[in-house]
Amino acid sequence: MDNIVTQGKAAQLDDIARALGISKTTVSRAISGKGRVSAATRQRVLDCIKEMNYSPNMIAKSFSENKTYNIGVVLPMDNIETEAPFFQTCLMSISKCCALRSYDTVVIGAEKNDLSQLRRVLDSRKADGVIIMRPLQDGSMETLLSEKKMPYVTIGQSTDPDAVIVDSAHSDGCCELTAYLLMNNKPASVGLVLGDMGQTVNRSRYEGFVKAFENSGTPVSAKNIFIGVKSGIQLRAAVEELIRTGCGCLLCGDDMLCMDTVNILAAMGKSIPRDIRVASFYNSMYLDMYSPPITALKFKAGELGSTTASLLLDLIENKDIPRETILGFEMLIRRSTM
Amino acid sequence: MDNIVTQGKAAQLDDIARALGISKTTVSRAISGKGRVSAATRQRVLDCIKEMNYSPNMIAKSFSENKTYNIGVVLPMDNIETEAPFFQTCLMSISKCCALRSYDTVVIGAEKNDLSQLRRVLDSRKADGVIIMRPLQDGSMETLLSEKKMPYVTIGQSTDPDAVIVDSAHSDGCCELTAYLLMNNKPASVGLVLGDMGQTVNRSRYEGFVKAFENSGTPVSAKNIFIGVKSGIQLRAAVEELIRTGCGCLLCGDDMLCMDTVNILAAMGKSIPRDIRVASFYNSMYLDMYSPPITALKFKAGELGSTTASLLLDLIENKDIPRETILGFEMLIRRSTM
DNA sequence: TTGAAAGCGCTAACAT
DNA sequence: ATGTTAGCGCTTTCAA
Repeated sequence: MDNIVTQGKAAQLDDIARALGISKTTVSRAISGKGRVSAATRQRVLDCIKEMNYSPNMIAKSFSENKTYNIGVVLPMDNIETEAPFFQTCLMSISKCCALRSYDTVVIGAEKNDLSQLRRVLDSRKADGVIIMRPLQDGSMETLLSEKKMPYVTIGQSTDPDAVIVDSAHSDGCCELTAYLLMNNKPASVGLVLGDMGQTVNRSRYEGFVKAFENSGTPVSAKNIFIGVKSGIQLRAAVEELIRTGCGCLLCGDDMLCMDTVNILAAMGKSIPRDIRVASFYNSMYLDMYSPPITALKFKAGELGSTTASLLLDLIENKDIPRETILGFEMLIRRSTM
Repeated sequence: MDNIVTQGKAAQLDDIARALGISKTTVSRAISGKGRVSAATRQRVLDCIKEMNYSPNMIAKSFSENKTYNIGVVLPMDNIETEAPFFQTCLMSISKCCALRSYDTVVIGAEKNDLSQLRRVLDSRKADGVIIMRPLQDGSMETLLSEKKMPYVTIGQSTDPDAVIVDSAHSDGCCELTAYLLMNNKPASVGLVLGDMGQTVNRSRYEGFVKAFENSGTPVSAKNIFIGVKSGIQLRAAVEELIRTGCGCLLCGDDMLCMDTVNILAAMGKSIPRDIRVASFYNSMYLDMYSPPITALKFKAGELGSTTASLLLDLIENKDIPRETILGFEMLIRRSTM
């Protein structure tokens, strides 16, 4: 079957049709399974495709169907360091999931409020749908996407009430982790340090923390909670104040804060877990590698990615999908709280 | 200019032509700058495009030119944790650089030896060129790309002697860092721990280490060098042996080994830098956050990405490019070696 | 300097 | 069940 036609350049639909003495249409139908084709013809086509090593020209297909078979993924470019492993794992499972359904994944970088890459992709119509890995707080990405009628799914909460979202159970997770800490410590000694409260994750975590106290029937004391804390001087002040007022167990809002906290405690001559216990939320492996390893809540980056991707593809293909999907978490209890 | 034609759906070449009473061809030429068009016409077209908010349908353009305006980036999916920040920074600057030249960046995941995603992209012809972020040792990616005549550039050394590569000066960097260590320590007390010698980076670093000794006129002792070391028991044995034979300054092959080493030293009751000095190669910010911060060699992920991307685009556009580009490094001297 | 028309490789409506 | 044909929106000969 390696005839003169197929030599040199890639076979195309026409070549298959000619080799089999049938029409392009039939071949197309046999491949897509859309129209009716006799089983025999279908098999002949499939065999021929294999022999001639045919693979469709996706650009032509795209053009004809007015579909790109690409999805865009908006990747935040700030805060890269701590969150990179999370985002990358997520990205990889998105691309894997898309590949399985014959879609490709194009990267859309987003620095701060710079949406130019997103605009470019929308203007050039090079994606059939978009995943927002961390929506901006002003909802500007969603607005842009809605205007262009581009299907999208966000990872994490969105300001757009109609957005399809996939998120981790931040509040429940934090509640459960806090409950564990309350069981093993004097409730009045359990403290919390959180970053920017503009971010929904932090508000959810706060909520979970408070709820765990409520559930346990002990009052939560304002003096044990520091919110809006940035790493550095602010954090040091917070940690010192907490220690001064008898904090014996500290929950940190993210692994960045946690690493700094650990250093601050070391500088103060405090030993973990002997003098103070520490727990955190998990983005990376670095909490594992500390000595002692740090108790943490781990969210499932891979699952988050594949779930989001398949929802978006379903949305693109007009299937019915849930507006909100909440995924679970794992609690990793380690020596820092024992 | 917001006439009946442009309402609802995106303007296309035809609309511009009709609005201006000229032909599609002329409009196309005015945009691309390829044929000759009078300056006046050209300006009219450009103005009209702005007013009508026209942006070309890239799929149609692709189809017609038989070009995708995509480049593929092969992203390793193993060893993700430590290298993620590096790869992600690199990926972001690739995508930024490509966007500036109207190309998009598609992700090609590569787990271990699984090249299926790469094959998919090649078969469907959805990229005009490929960047390999870390070539496999068997050169299989390069083979595949060469067979399909797909232009590519590798980050790091390739087994293919014809490959266009961009790399960091690992050997020189290691040599310089070692030289610094030799100046501030008894040469006989400077040790090295390296990972898998199958990886070219590690061979280059080894080379640089030895060269620094040669340059300083002191012999390098085999007992101070441990190669092919995996984290865990092997590393512990190596570190213990080094300490036993009087090592006072230890250079670690990557930040993973370094973090483990730091923990092992802590468990042995050794204090850094009082009892032993430690330096490493840099992939992440975690070495900065240690107390004490660790002296390290930092490679320029962003620059590596943008350089590679613009080389690949030049290659695609048939410009002449150097076969090998070596980028520099930064030495970050911190308290761990003071 | 400009225009008319062919063609890129598929899909799908319509005809048989 | 299969074939014919028109189009998708650009670029690019070729002609004027």
